[in-house]
Amino acid sequence: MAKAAEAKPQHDAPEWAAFYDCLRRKGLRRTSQRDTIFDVFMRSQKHLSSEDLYRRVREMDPKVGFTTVYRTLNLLSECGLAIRSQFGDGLTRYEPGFNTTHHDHLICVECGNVTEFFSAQLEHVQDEIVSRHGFEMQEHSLRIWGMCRACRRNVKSMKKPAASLPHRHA
Amino acid sequence: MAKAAEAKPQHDAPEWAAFYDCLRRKGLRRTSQRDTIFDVFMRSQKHLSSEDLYRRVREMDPKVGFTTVYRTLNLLSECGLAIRSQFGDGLTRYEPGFNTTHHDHLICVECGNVTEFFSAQLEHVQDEIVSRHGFEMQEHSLRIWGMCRACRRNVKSMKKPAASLPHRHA
DNA sequence: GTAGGTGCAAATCCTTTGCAAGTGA
DNA sequence: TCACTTGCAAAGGATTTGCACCTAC
Repeated sequence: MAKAAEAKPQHDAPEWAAFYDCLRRKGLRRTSQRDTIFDVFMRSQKHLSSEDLYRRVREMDPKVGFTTVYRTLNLLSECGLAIRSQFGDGLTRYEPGFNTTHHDHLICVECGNVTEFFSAQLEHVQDEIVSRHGFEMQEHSLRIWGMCRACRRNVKSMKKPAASLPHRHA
Repeated sequence: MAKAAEAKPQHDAPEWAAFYDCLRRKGLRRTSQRDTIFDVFMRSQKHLSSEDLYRRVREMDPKVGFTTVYRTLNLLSECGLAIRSQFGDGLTRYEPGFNTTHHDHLICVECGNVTEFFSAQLEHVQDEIVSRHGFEMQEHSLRIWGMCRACRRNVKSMKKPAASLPHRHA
């Protein structure tokens, strides 16, 4: 029903090919909802919650239900086209996972901003740790909470003591 | 009511002093429930969920409610006497935090075992990353999922493909 | 036509809170 | 005494599922 998908001619872009491959491999169908959700997701800023994405999708097509957004995010996660993260606020967040490389996250407890970083040295140290333990690594995640540069300045000038989130889950 | 606390003479051990300090600082009272919960918690294996701890506490004193266990774990977290972790199965896990140093976790996706490790080199790399971004680090957590040595052997000999948890949250 | 997809509503699961009755200082 | 505690029950909040209707193939 929704013409959003048909109205967009960029469906031969590589991420769309990967998406359709994912559907094909799983024997699933192409639908206008899935197209819309994927389109909005790939264009969005990173680290959206399923609710965030749902709201954005509804702007494109108000008939799409939350369940479909939720199930599509699971589907994309399974295909590696979405990457799940949890930053301790109780929400699962997603970022597009096409042609992205592994990275970790700096999370500001003051403003909530998430900064990505990658360190080859860090990866190397991890590899060493893993092999020392006879482990076969499948996935890893380093999260660093603290206060970002901007917030440190603000807090200092406002003479306000640093906020501490009451219930962060490391 | 429960005499468990009175029956145990080791309450002058340093972790108990820290616990009572924590209560005093917060203007809270010493109760038999809190004593029992703290006692069981400090004696337990690491990485218990609140439900796990609740079950163990009930073996000592069946009248203690889940709410009290839950609230006591929050209290201990605030005092640094319990450390929260999440390993991706949706449960918050706790480990005693008295006289412990920071460490990170290797999580086996096959058997669920959690191995702790510490790497000074890793910490050093993190410090560098943080200062490069002008961040003030408050907390950090590295989790590595994979298959432990024992499970790798098992899987190989059973010719069973490696299991992958359906919904891990990195 | 039919297997798969959708979206509403409802269930689940863990976590958190309201409140009346109990208890430590 | 009296504020703090407790534990039941119930609420919250994110996630997941059942099911009747819809739709791509």
